[in-house]
Amino acid sequence: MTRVQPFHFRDSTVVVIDDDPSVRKALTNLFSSVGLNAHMFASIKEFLAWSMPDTPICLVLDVRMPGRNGLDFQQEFSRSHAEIPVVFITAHGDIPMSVRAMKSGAIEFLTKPFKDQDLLDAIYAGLAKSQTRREEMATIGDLRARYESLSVRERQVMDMVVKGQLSKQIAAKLHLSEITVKVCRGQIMRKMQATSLLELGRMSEKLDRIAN
Amino acid sequence: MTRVQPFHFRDSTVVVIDDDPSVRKALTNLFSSVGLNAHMFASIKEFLAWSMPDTPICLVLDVRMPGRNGLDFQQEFSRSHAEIPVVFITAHGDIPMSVRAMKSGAIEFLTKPFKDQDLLDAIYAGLAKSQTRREEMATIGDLRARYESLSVRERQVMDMVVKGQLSKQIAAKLHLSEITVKVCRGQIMRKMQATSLLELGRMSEKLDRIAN
DNA sequence: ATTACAACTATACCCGGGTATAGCGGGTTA
DNA sequence: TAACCCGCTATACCCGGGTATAGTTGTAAT
Repeated sequence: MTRVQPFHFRDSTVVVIDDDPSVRKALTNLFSSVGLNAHMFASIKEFLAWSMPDTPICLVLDVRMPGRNGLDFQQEFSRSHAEIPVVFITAHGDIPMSVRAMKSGAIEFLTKPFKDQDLLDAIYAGLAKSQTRREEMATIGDLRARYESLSVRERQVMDMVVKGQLSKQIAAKLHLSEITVKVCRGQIMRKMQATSLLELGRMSEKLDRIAN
Repeated sequence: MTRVQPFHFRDSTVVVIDDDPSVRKALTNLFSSVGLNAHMFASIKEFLAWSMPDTPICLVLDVRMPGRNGLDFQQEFSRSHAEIPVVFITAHGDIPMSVRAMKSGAIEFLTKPFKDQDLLDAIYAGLAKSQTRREEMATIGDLRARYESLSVRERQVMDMVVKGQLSKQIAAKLHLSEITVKVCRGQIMRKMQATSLLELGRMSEKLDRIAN
């Protein structure tokens, strides 16, 4: 197991939400010592009032926090916003808690006291995941934008095309002439910026996979 | 959250590996009461000597076992054999243990004493996953067999075709005439039982996804 | 009412995929 | 040696995707 070095995470952000000031202080020191950009919050409320930067990001959450449960927060948050990798830290955790956290996609679940390096490793993994996710989201965003630039008719035709239907068949089902469908297909290829049917197929798959 | 009913799992197998006879007895009763097919083993060794039936299957493992650690066993086993869903149960577990188990893909990690229904829910989830996996493996197996029925040349060409290359380009790179490539492509479509280029593309993606 | 635009259509044409037929050369088997 | 299979090739042909040009509708904006 090779350890990811912090160098790759220049433009990343670590967010800590913990009500214990001493923890925040200690983590501030730890992160600055390895050159990680970090932001500290004492409560979820504070964090929500903050506008996240447009970088890879990883959350470090205390499970037990004033007002709100860290686990509940993670689940709500990952539904409303883009899923952000979470590393849990806690002094008073139990097994069901950790299992629930891991089930809902947490990167790691550490009990205090933990080794600094364990936390860093988890954060590096989280940031890497966030980065990958951001890249995927960017390409999917492009694709979706292109797909939405299609007219209703074009979308209909595209959906049938990627199912392998021939222009003739599509024309029959939509009560159009074959030539109309062909023109439409050309328009689709242009708008989607696809150079071949295969590429269009892959685009459609990507769009479906996330929409699901 | 709706509970999956055991009816769907007529042709399934639950495997319990636990060195405590009283646990095995209790679980035997539980499973028979809900109509689940179950096999009990006192050790990993015993289990390995057994030939698994060709059905969906879910393992119930005690983490701490004589001789071998349940976690290590899970990781080794999932590498060597097809991944089989695992539900851990333990009396003396800790958080790092549970986190490690969940990270390596366990369905659930329960601490004794647990509610019968919780175990059953986890098992149903595991069996469902196993079933899905079996179906996927079956179709991939077909695909792979077809792919392996291709000649070396045909595989070369197919790999280039699904990358979107034209017959002309393929011919140039392989120092063949265009017509040869076309004939080859036809042969590929027949052997792979693909009716369109799109279908061939999807097949290739499926093959790649598992091979990775 | 005129203009403008969008969707649809027809004709004609080009290009690439795919097949059928047939021929060629090399290696294997009887 | 003869028969045979296999991979490669050539010719000719068919079909479907894709474009260009041009013309038809209907509809919405001025």
